[in-house]
Amino acid sequence: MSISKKTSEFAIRRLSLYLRILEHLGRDGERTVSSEQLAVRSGTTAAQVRKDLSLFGSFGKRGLGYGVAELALRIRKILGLDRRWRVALVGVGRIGSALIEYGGFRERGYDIVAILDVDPSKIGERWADLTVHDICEFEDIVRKQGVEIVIIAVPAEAVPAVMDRVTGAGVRGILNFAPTTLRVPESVTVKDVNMVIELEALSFALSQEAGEE
Amino acid sequence: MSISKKTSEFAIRRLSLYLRILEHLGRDGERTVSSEQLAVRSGTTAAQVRKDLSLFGSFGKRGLGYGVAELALRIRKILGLDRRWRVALVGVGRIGSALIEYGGFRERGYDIVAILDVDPSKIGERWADLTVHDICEFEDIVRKQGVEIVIIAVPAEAVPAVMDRVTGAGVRGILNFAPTTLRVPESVTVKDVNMVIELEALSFALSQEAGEE
DNA sequence: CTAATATTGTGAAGCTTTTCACAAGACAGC
DNA sequence: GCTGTCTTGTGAAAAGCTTCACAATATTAG
Repeated sequence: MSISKKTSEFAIRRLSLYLRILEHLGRDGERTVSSEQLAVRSGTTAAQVRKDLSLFGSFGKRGLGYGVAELALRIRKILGLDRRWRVALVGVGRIGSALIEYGGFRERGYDIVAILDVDPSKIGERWADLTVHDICEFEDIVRKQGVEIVIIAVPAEAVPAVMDRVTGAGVRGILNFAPTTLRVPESVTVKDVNMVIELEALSFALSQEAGEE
Repeated sequence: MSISKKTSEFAIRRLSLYLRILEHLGRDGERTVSSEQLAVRSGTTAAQVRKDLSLFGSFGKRGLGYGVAELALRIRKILGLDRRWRVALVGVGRIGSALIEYGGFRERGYDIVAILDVDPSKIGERWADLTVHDICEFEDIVRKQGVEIVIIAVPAEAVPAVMDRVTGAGVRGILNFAPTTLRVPESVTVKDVNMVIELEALSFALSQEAGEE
């Protein structure tokens, strides 16, 4: 019955891409856009764009295309961006602190409401308008602040300990920057951001080219 | 004739994951590992692991499993990690500077040999043992330093200008942190690291769960 | 009102990736 | 050696994703 039965992860990722393109077109004053234009800008095909969108309904007008503002609104709703999300960040190292200072989260609907670390020397530090809390306070903070998503930005060796707390506290969504595959209960959704994998896929591709003529 | 005809991007990414697991097992003193163990640790299935590895040859012993050290070596070779790669980083903002200070690149075979920016106020700054160069010197630096991979960590609006230089200089591999789909000639390989897409896929998943019972 | 043009929405075909299932081989114990 | 157990490598089946192709429909021009 659920739409997710028919919906692939691939389609969702493309939707996120289309949304960014639509926002850009909107700022440029465009009123409508065709599947072909979206395809060129997102590096896919017009048929793919139409298929992706049709998974969730008919948003276009035949002969005309899609309304930029309307489609952006629809995609935002599909992706759950018609509300704000409360996020806690664990690990105030190099990546963690770069993420705190990166303003893009708030802009896209994600509010970092708490930051935590294990390292005693970091606890109490201030970053932007937040203070680093001891990971021991995690469950408390999740409950009081209504945290829904946790960003994990700790080194690989710290992952198991952090994960116990995170899944124990009932958080359902994790964005993982640690270079480790997290093992979590089925009720928890994890998305990985892993630049090592991307780099290695890149050097594979470059090596291949070099090897063949 | 080329192996890449049979090889999917998916398999390659998993290979990178297996490699990290093998390195970990190696440090723990394990000598052999079965496809089943690799599967559990990487969140896939034993059949998948075997299929992935068999794309490149027969590395295991029936009844015994795979030699940890040997398999790691083979995968490193497949991924082009049996050599070092020379990398230039463009954009010394929040993400860029976090990447420079992150030691993990060197450790995995990627040497950042130059850093560049457009912003005049940043040029001349020192980061670790490198000095920020003017993007105008890009072609020069690529030639003299033998740069093979470029990491793009500039804001979306700076992307077009930077891309012209990068593709013009004959670089064949790009790791893109900018939240934009790059349009490049066929001869250039791009891998994107995009945390906004991951976050939005996450909030989609969380919204779905909430909506159905 | 009719014709020409543009572009969506979608079933069906085609392609890719994953899973299944089992023969082939490797070792340990007897 | 022979038997039992374990685990790989791999065709074939199943599942999933993308592309094709075209009817449906909206608009504009005459």
